Amino acid sequence: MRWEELGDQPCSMSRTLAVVGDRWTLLILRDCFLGVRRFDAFERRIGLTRHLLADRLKKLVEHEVLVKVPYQQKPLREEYRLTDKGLALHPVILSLVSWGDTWMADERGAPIEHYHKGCGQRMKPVMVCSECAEPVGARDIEARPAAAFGEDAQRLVAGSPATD
Amino acid sequence: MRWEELGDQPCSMSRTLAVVGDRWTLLILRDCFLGVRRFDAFERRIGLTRHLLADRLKKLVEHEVLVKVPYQQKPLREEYRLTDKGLALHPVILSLVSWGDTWMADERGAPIEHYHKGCGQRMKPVMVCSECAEPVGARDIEARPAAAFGEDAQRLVAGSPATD
DNA sequence: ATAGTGGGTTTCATTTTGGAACTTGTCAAA
DNA sequence: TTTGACAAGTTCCAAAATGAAACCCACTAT
Repeated sequence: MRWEELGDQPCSMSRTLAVVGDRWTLLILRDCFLGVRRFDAFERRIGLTRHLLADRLKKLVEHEVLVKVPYQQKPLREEYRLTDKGLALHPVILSLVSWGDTWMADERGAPIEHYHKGCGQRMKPVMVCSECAEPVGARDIEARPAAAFGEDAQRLVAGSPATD
Repeated sequence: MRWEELGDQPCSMSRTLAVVGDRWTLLILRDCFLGVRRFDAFERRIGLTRHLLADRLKKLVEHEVLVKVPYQQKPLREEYRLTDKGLALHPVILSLVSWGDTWMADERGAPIEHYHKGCGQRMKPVMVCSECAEPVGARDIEARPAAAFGEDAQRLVAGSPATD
């Protein structure tokens, strides 16, 4: 399978990665969440080539994760902003950063500290169940194929109990 | 900047992506969480070439996200299992799948349904604050540079208020 | 008239990828 | 006894993606 066919798979993970799974794309989105909006700011902060930056931004706009908004006329200049679809990626960014803070940090600890505006405290993100609000770990979830996908879906979860 | 230098950055996101940000790697991990453990099973399910699969698995083992465990002698055969470090990536996988379920699904909805073993109900993952247990959205978090990183860290969060 | 800024595009060498065939050790069937 | 299958790779090569640098265009400021 070629990487570009990924979006056609009957798998939410594949479809998500078809949008944000390219090299650099998640770093661009991290910067979007930190308030970066302009082409040259992305370039300086991330250090990728203008070539690739232009390509990645175009794809993110095509997928409606970002929108181009004019911030001046004459000459026309546009900046990139997160759409609702893009803002919904926040848990993805947060969980990636949190894993890095825990497992990849050096002796200085996390480079960026996150404070919850609601309670004012320094926080870590925790995943909980939408129904009972208990924290969920890898062993607490059972994956079942959706009936609407027929045979296809059976294959999707084929495997042993999972995380023994 | 070249992609391979990413792991040296003082940024948890960069360091995380240096481990799991390669094409295919997150798909391999998705399958690990579904219970897939063997080389040929990954190959059949994901459809990537043996060449790349071998490379990606090797890197995941080097980063201690997976371990090779023998499941038979004569001839020696080993399977790949998630370590604690690997299991800790569960929120990443879950948030990617959840975003795909919400924003990339077709009329049939999510291909895989997640049930919480604790309460028995079909669930979606929700991110909450570790301190006050309230759900956190993109606008609820303030990023502050850690003092230990000095000047470097100021640059990390440079930008406007973020998600207006 | 010259230089600078913002947001790109073009060109071309270097890497990465995708596809297919080949390898190694072992067992089982014809 | 040769043949085939299985599991887990490795090797080879062509095609595609990436990285570095230069170029372009519409303005503004000096």
